[in-house]
Amino acid sequence: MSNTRFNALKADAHWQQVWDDAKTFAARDDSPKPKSYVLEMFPYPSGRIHMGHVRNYTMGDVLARYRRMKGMEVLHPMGWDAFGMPAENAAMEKGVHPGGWTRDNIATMKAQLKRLGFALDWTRELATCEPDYYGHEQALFLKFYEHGLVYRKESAVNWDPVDMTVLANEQVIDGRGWRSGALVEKRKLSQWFLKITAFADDLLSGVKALEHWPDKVRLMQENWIGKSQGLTFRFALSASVGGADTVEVFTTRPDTIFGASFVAVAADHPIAQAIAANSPEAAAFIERCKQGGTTAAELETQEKLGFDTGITANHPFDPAWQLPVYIANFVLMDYGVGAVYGVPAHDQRDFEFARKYGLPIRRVVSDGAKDAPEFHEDEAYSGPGTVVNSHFLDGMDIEDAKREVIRRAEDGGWGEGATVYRLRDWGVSRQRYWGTPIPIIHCAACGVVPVPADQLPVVLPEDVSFATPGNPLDKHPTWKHVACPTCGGEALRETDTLDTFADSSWYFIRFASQPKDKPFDKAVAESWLPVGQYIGGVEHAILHLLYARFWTRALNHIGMIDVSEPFTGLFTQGMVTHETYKSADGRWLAPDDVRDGIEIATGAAVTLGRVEKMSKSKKNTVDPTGIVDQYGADAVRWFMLSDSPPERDLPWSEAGIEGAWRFVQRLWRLFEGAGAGEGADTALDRKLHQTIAGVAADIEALSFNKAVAKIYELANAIEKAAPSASRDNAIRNVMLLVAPMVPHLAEEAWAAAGGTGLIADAAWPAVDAALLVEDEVTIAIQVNGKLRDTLVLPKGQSKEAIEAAALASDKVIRILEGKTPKKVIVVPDRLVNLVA
RNA sequence: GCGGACGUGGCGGAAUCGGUAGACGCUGGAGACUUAAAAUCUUCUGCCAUUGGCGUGCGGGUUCGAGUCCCGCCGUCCGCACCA
Repeated sequence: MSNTRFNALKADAHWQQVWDDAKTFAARDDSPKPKSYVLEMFPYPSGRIHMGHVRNYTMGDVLARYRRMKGMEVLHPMGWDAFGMPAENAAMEKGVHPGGWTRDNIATMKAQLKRLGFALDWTRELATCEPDYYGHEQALFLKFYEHGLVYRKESAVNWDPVDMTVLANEQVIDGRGWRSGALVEKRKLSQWFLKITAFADDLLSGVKALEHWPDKVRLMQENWIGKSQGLTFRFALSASVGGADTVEVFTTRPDTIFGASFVAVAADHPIAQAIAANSPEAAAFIERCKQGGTTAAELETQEKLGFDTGITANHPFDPAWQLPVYIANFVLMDYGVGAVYGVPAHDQRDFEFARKYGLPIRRVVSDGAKDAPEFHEDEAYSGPGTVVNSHFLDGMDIEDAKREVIRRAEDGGWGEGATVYRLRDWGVSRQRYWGTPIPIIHCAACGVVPVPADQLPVVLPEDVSFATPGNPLDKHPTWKHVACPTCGGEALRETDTLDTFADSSWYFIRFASQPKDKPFDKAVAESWLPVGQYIGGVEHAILHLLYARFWTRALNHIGMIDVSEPFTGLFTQGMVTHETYKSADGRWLAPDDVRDGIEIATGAAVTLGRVEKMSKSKKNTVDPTGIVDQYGADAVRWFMLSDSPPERDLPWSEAGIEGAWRFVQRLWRLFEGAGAGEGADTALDRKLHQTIAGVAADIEALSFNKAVAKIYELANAIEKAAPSASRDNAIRNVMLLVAPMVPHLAEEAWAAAGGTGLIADAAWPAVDAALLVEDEVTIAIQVNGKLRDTLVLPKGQSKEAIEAAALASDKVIRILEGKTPKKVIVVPDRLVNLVA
């Protein structure tokens, strides 16, 4: 071979064409090989891919290619999460059609992804905005409806006044819309809900068992589901309010029932509403509660406020004991039953409330030191202890007391043990055009009528106008007018569309099996699922993953698939970050505008800001396509895998990509340097086999940065080694080791070296276990725990021999000054510690 | 406030079981090659210093031995948030 430079642009295009033509990465359903499903979260077609996509898909690609080399049939598909608001925003701002905008973006981004040489099965590409996807989703929605997992209710919803749509609770962050950032209002609308709460307990126990998920994500899911166990019971009221003689409350601390000082209901509780109907003061108070801010800072400082209704509640264990009933601003209607009883000594909010309104504060749990009923501490005590001042509960541990109170409530028929979840049912109705139409028809005579299966898909009309705010489907002249499938009379289509999280809740099943006539084939889908390794951003740790887990369970529940957890392995990768730059007058500057700390346009010095996630607002983005054109796909891929552990942030740098490019060239020179060497080099053989085993383990653990470091070490060792047959063999094996990471270079080298077929189809090199073990070891010699010398000895020496060798060391002799060590610790093949 | 993660050279990081801290890369220095530059190659690069000493956020502890284990702080980041 001659000494040439690796022409990345030429090689990239050539091998991408070869893989495409041969359909190298098309997954075969009928393959006899063990199957493996590797999936990265599919992108929203926003316009162009960004570095985050490149990092995400490179990681999955390395794993997919590695598993193919290990002899597995790998499903590694790609598609488009193509419905959503940005398309409508583009329509409104630029006057383009959401469909055209989306499909153009898909074409652009697909070309960008192809340019990176990902081992994707493009034959299974799907876009959620096409009827051949969302039509099947409509069919699934109707199946859920048939099985009672979908219901409609009039409910107060979170209305985003900017996006003019309803948001799920999960999409409201600190009282603001998750996309628009606008303050969310409450509105009453008829909405479709999916019964995710029916699976709350199952989703919770399931997540605990997902051992290949990050602990962090498991915990986030657990907290989101938020299971609490306690007691619901009814207080008898001194007067009937709105037809009710009792008020129901929920507590997780029934053990503190004798410490109760008051009862409090939420501002929108029916009792509060009934009182407000006759009391302007109460109505004014409720209005005031609603105005309270919901941001973190505001909640932190907000005063506990109450309105004394004048009504009292009877303590269940003492008919003579009357507790005042308040309307309180800190009680939430949508958690538990919207009413509580307050125990000021043992709950901080109740404590603050009691102080403000001069209510009794009575100790009923002893922390071991104090047990008098008088409570003079500065904050509530909510820790463990023994129940005191509580009649029949006295002396019990709080856990026993909880059980005792629940038992007595159930026996007395005035309460029952209860489990309450923070999780709410999933409201899926959106007043939006660019989404999956909800396949329902409303008939004045027949009511709610599902669209018959033979009329699916309900296709979105193309001719819509975005001239005025609101849902274009609602304003379309003809689309919603339809004959009732049951009675044939005039009826109206549902004009709401599904939350786009529905689209991403089952796409991984459709990837596995995509028949024309149904959402998926059960047997084929089951042959691929669950996804063994799912990779994506931590921003989807709660919503998307929870909804997909629910959707899969729902399908399981109705017998459509025998899988309940869709993703057995999950990995959340870090972000790609970049330095930020600000000009002297405070403008953000793009990396291209800056050279050597100087703004190119003005010649003025720039301020170096923090390293942050690439974002348009900070102008610190680097477009992948330009970089790929400059350095080739392999250099970009190699940089994405180098240095930073994949779960942490990766700081993009010019120096970093150049280093990666240099290594790609260095590998090429290394590959060219293979010759007709003769003889064995056992040390190099060992290094090679250790590297093969180490890189394999690292890739399996997704520790790409470690795999990269090991490959550097091996390359260093080969370059230093004298020519030998071992060296030539090592070089050939390096091609295989780097093939998942820099596949174009590997194919080029493989072909030049006369390799058989494609390296993409080659087998991962076998490891000779005998060569993993060194025959010599370096032993550390410590005196009093400090390193003083090292010795190279044959592996497996006896303790006595190692000790003797250590004591013979010149340095040791000098430090010991003739004294005999009091104690000698020998760790075979590792170290000797002489304690003087 | 609650929960969690993290803290190692100028930088990204490695150290898988408590056993040689700083692998590997980046940056930087010196040299070779070149008319010159780039590329490439060689070599050095934790800190202080003269033998030697000090070093994994800080302070303690356990141990022959601690980046790793325990206790107490400090800092950074993330999630949730009046959840009864």
